[in-house]
Amino acid sequence: MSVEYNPKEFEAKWQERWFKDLFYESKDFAKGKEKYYLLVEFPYPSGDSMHMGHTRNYCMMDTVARLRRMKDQNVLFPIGWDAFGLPTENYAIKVGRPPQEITKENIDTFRRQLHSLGLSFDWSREIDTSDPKYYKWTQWIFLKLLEKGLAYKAEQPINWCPKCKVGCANEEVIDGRHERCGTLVEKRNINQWMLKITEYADKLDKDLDLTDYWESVKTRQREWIGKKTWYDIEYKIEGTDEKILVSTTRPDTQFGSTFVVIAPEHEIVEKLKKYMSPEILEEVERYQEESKKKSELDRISQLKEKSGVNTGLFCKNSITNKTLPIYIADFVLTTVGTGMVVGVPAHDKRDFEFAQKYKLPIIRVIEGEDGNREEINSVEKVCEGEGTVFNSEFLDGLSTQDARVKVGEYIKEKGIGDVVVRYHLRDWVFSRQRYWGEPIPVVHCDKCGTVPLPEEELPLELPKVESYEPTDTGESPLANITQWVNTKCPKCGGPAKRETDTMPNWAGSSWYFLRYTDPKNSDKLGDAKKMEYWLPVDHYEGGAEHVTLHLLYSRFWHKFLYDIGVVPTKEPYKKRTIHGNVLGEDGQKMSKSLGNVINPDEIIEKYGADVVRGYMMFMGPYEGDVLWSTETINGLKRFVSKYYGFLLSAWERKDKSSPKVTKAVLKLANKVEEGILNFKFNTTISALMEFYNEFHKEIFSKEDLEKLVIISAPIFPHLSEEIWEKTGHDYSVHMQSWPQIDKEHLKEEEVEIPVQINGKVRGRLKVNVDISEDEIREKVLSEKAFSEYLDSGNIKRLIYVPGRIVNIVV
RNA sequence: GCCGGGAUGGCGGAAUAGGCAGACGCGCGGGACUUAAAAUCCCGUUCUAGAAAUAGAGUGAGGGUUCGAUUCCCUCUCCCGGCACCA
Repeated sequence: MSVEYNPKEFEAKWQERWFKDLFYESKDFAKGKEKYYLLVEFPYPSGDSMHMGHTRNYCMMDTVARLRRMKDQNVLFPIGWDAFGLPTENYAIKVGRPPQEITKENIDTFRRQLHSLGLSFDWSREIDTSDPKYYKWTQWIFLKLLEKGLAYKAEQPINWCPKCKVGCANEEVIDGRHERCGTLVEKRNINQWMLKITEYADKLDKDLDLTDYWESVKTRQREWIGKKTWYDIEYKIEGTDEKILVSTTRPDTQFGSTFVVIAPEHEIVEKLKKYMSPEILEEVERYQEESKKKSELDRISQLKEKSGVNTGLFCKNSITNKTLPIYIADFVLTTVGTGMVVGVPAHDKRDFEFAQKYKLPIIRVIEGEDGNREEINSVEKVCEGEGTVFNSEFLDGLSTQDARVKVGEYIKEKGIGDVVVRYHLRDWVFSRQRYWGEPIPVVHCDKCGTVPLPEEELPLELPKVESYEPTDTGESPLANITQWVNTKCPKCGGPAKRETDTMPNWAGSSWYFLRYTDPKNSDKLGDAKKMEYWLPVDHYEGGAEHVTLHLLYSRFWHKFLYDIGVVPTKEPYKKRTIHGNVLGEDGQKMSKSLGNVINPDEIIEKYGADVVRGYMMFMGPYEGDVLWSTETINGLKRFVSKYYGFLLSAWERKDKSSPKVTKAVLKLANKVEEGILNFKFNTTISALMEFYNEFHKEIFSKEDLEKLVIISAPIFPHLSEEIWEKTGHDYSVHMQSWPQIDKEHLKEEEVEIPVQINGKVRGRLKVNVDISEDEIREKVLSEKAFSEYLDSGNIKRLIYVPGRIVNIVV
């Protein structure tokens, strides 16, 4: 019998029914079930449609959620909208419509699209970061941070477009120019709200040990935090009373130092200017202006030629007593160390390039391999590794590690420096001069200074404005709404002005996983018992682009909330994995300009949700980037149609299964279960195909067929539900339990193993799995097929790997 | 540049506590069905030589460890992502 597979007939029907029944609503405190919190990164509802990337990640994770429910876990699989942000605001400016409206439309589109894939999200917990009921608590967290001294204001450089009179995001600066108007962008210091994430640097580093993140994720977090031991050493500037505090992580190389470099924007440069000759002063100031225009990336890149200015000043290395020239160069950043570094060209590639350009001496003080003390005269020879120190007076003969300790002791003893732990991590710039974000809930009072809004006044809602363009002064559009800005000081009742900066997009996404546990609570960020029950997130699935910043920011907020007793766990996420991206058919990122974008709506319409889901899983490994292929999805369509027809026709001719068939069904269940739980989605689909290829003509029992439908349910939820109903079962297949699998039962008694002679496969033997090495030796030797290869020599060695392979060395 | 990831047939990929390289799918070639096409089904499909049996080569490049390396170690090349105001 052939059965037409027509998903249009039933997919929408089941989606509606599942939604109406709130089928996937997770119950807090479900008795007798283990909880499992599966979190996917919530989407930014931008532009016109969800991406293929969202489609793939959510389809894969939905399969996990469905399987875990069938394995009797109480699964929390929520979704929401990361709704504030720059792209929507820019679009609002362009079309002259309120971002609120645009966002609402985008969310409606995304919701419909997610729905049309049959994803089993718990829609009763949907959240939206731009909803005042949500951002009330984002603002509340900010007030708590302020109260605990973790929010402060500081001068920070921003990208400034002098033509548009607006601060711009890095994203909007292309080749140093503002993408909208093409004007060269400058650095400009403005007073910004900052969050003291550095206070948590050590905890953020150490507590990674409490998690099961993928190792690559942990490494990236650690590298970003960048805990390092620095040695700060005071050098006197010759002919003056000034001192500079240089810093290095390699004090073992001090005797190889030949110059000192200061970052051009360093405040000490202003102090030193009075000692410079007029010609040099002019050059220094020109250089300072130039480097303002460069991006940080350009400054530190080794690809670009080093530049710098000789100040004509000298200092004395207080360890070696040697006189060193002082340069100003922008490959040094104020944010690294003390912003003043010692140049050791023999043992640092960047220092080497700089020394070559300015003809500075190069002195080797660390031996290479086998005591190599050869002169360093090319970049390739620069020796950045560890070794034995020489030509270094009191450090001679020490290992570089020991030498560092010794210098540390020396500078402390002599009172000329200190050993300091520093982090690459910098404090979080929390202000945006933008409209579409959470207003920062403080007022500025002439008498009382900066005053936080009282908690009762939250949420501080974003007022409606006429224009979303920043003001002429570069302040946020909010600054133009005088009736909103002018307010009373909560402390003294006098006139005060509201803060007009808003929060960055990162704010709302730093705690959304907490809100899912209790999304409608209006008295608290979340109920303590509910958070206790659901936290931590068991598995947080997301992209590589969020593994540094977002992950750090949300861990920081979580740790802070833990410290003030709001949340029950030290860490928010137990496990973090990284998915790959969906690229276009041409291997490029999907983008409008390349015309390689595939719209999920169109393919769902054309193939149906189950085919799309199957294809999303089959395209390639979870963690790898995958290429869209219209040809391959046709293959999936072919398979799903065949598979659907097979299940229905097998039901019509059901009878007794052979033991082989029954075993195969259980083996498949086991394979699918392990595949899904270990994110091997592509081979899980292969397993279904292999099963079909081998068994679709067999006779199955009623019980075995029911199992097959149940096994298919997490992967193809619609067609499984349809078949379940068509074969006379009660709603719903998704409420059935996953088959019990006794792994002992799945073992094969006989295996076919390859026989290698000198590493080449020369044949195969069918043997009992428990065969001993002696027995197999006898078997191989008695087999004629192998004798021609064995005649020529004596058997030197026979290796038998039980159940896998025999290798004979002759 | 720094940090993270990656490279396997014509294509997407499979196989790593070191054990048959190329599962599964696409594409392609051949055949069946059809007046014909589409759809469907069957057979073949890493490369080289050979009618075939078979032989040799082969997992980005080079080296090493091992009875045995896609898997482990060293050196290198290229590609993707992140680099703090895109999210």
